[in-house]
Amino acid sequence: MRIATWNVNSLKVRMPRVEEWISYARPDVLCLQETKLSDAAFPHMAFSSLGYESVHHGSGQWNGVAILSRVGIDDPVAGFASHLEADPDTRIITATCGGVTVSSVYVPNGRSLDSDHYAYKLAWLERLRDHVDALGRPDGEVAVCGDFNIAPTDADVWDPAAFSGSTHVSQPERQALISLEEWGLVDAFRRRYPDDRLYTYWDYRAGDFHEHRGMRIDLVLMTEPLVARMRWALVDRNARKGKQPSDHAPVFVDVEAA
DNA sequence: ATGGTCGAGTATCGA
Repeated sequence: MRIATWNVNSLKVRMPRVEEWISYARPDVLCLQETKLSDAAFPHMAFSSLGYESVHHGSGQWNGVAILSRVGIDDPVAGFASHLEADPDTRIITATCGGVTVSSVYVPNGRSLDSDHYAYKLAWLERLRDHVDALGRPDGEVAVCGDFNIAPTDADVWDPAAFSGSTHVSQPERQALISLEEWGLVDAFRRRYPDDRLYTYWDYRAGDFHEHRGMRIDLVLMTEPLVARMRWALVDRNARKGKQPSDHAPVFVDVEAA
């Protein structure tokens, strides 16, 4: 099973690139973030014609998350698990696809360490930790995929000194990721490539992509039973090139059938 | 580090 995640930065603009990518990468499950669409505008039919069922949680203009699957989509839940405080944004959706419980997440950016948006980010991550409790068990098949807006370690940014005092690298944000790992989720891509400097996001400005000034903030977190069956993982940098790319590249992890 | 770029929407703001 190929499980992928991609922050598309407006699905309206990105649809041709997304359709192209689906056609050659053929993910079984694809988590999308920043669709920037209302639910009414989401192109379910176009994805259906490619063989995918889809669920979407969006309010238009900002945020918006989706899951596409060609191995079934059961029990969709928009937002956090129902016993948790509701989120005013549309940043998380969950469904069961081919026996795997999958959440597509768009973690708040945080803007700056002294911002209310940073406090909101940390609170959101605490709720994500509680949400994971409701998803299943560490010995089950759970994957949380998306744009975490956190670089797990200094190896995940092009120049750690350039990010000193910024969001994405702060200790509280990284601790929130560690809390998810302590629950039983594994950063699958890092497991596969322990020492490589590979990024998933590059700012549009200043030629950052071509200068390799990137960050690895798009993650596939999965439980040990899944990561034990991982056979391949990739950041598709080709999808960051060419005409009207997203500023994020898609990431996928291949897991052998149980 | 800032912002040289995008995408929202149509003046700026957010990332």
